[in-house]
Amino acid sequence: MTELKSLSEDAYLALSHSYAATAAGLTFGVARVPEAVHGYGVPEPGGDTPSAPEPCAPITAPESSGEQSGDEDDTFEQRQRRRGSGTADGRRRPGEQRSLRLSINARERRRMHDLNDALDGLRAVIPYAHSPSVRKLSKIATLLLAKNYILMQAQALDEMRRLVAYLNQGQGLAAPLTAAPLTPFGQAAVYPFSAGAALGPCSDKCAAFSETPSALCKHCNEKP
DNA sequence: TAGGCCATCTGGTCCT
DNA sequence: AGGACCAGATGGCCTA
Repeated sequence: MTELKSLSEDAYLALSHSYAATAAGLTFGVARVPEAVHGYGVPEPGGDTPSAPEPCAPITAPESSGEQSGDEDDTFEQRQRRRGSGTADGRRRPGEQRSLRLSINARERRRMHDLNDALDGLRAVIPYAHSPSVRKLSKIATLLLAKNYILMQAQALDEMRRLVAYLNQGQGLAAPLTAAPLTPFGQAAVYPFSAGAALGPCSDKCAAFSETPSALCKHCNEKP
């Protein structure tokens, strides 16, 4: 199995730094995601009740997840008593509190599942090795890779626009764009993660990124 | 065994 | 009031 170490954040930052010019004009910050995200709730088979055990779900620790299975009411009540009535549900009867808490937990779980689904969708469109033998990109790696990909695409688009303008200038506006296929871009411009670098010393590991370079790979940044 | 990654719970805050 | 979002805490799983 191809082992893929988690990518160092610095590597991503370093890579994206090389596209700083493009990045300068782009802001992706969204303080609060508006309606587009609200109400997207995908109804789970189990409705509001705690969903079926997830791959990592059955946490049996006494403190953190006892109530997911709904069979440790005493612990839950004890905790509620310990915490006092600082929250909105403080004035509720214990049973009511519990069911409200379970409902909130289920909602939060669903929200996180939807978030993970979105991340999966993002992974699906990011150019990296999707082989089953390659470990799935971590969340942070997915986001950083996606960011770099977007920056590279923006740069390529900009480059293309400039080229088209140049061609139109030289050949007259009548020249059809389809007359000559536009293939002026180097691999680096088309493939965002290659950065034009040759395979590093750990090309086997970097192969996880479709033979991409080393800037993304911890191993490549390791000192010999 | 330590460290990375993840899922879940939880309480707080903001918004509708 | 209820829902969405967020961040901290906790514990499990996996890999080097």
